[in-house]
Amino acid sequence: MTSTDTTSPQGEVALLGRPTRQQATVLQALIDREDFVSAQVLHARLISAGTRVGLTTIYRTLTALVEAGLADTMRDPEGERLFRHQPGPDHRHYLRCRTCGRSVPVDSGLVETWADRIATSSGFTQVAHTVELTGICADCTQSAPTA
Amino acid sequence: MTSTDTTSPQGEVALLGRPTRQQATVLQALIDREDFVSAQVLHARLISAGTRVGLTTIYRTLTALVEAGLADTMRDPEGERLFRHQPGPDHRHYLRCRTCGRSVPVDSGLVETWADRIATSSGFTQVAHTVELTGICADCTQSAPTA
DNA sequence: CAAGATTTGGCAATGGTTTTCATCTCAGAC
DNA sequence: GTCTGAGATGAAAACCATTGCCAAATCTTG
Repeated sequence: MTSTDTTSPQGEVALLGRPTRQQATVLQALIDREDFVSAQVLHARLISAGTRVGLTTIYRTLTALVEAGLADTMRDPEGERLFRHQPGPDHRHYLRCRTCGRSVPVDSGLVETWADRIATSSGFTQVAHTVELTGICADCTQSAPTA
Repeated sequence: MTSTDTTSPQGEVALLGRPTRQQATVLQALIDREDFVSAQVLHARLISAGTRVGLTTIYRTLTALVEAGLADTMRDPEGERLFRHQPGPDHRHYLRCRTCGRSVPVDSGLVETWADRIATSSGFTQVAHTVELTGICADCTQSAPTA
């Protein structure tokens, strides 16, 4: 209350061994975003929102989130890493709009099956896959028909 | 006509408008590699092989090769760009060994179909996809069973 | 052989990500 | 409440792949 509100409501997340305000803030920001963001953008957002947090911590936390399975990661065409909160335990794939940047999760059951089959027929083990889909969403297609 | 021919001994490749020794060297090195390489590694290889060529030229040529459809590109987990010669016109997908780095092309017909279907059902247009498969190849699995 | 245009490649600049390390914070002990 | 040590933070520097810049080298044509 009157003291520094360390804001530790209910289920705190201890990503690096100890739950901290910064980690909770980053996770919350990622959840609110509901879409892929770069560490840089997320940092800028938090700063301009008045939250004092270092870029290093953002990177550390995001990396920990990915390792903990709480976030998905992908790379945009320029090689920048993007992160997105992942509610469930199983990994997802997304279709991302090249114009507005929005992304929607897609059903990837077929891909999973396909990947498994490839693994079997090739003799490879521990096969992991990354699928990145990009396109122009309906809205953006209408806005610029003659792209 | 040996005169009108734009200096093409045996099918020279003119990526930037004019066929040059460096461009041919880079392309040949990429073909010989038969697998994904980074620009840096390709450069190191050529240098240690006695070929004098600048890193800048490697990048320029590789980029041109990709644009010309003669090379595939992907990013390794660290975000570095990798290039691989592509004999055919249609694009391929590869399964890459995380241990030895070798990669093999895989049949991706199902993925193509899947991607198209996603595009249709989502309302997105101009959907492009990138698929990256990694695993441990049979040889490496035997070498280190308890990985 | 000279003029003009294109390519090359060393070097500096860019920019995202990681490392370093001194400082700060919190949980538990006293 | 205070002390204390392990762990977390973050500003700045280090990294490193990639790109931009531009003078020198090379090829084409007249």
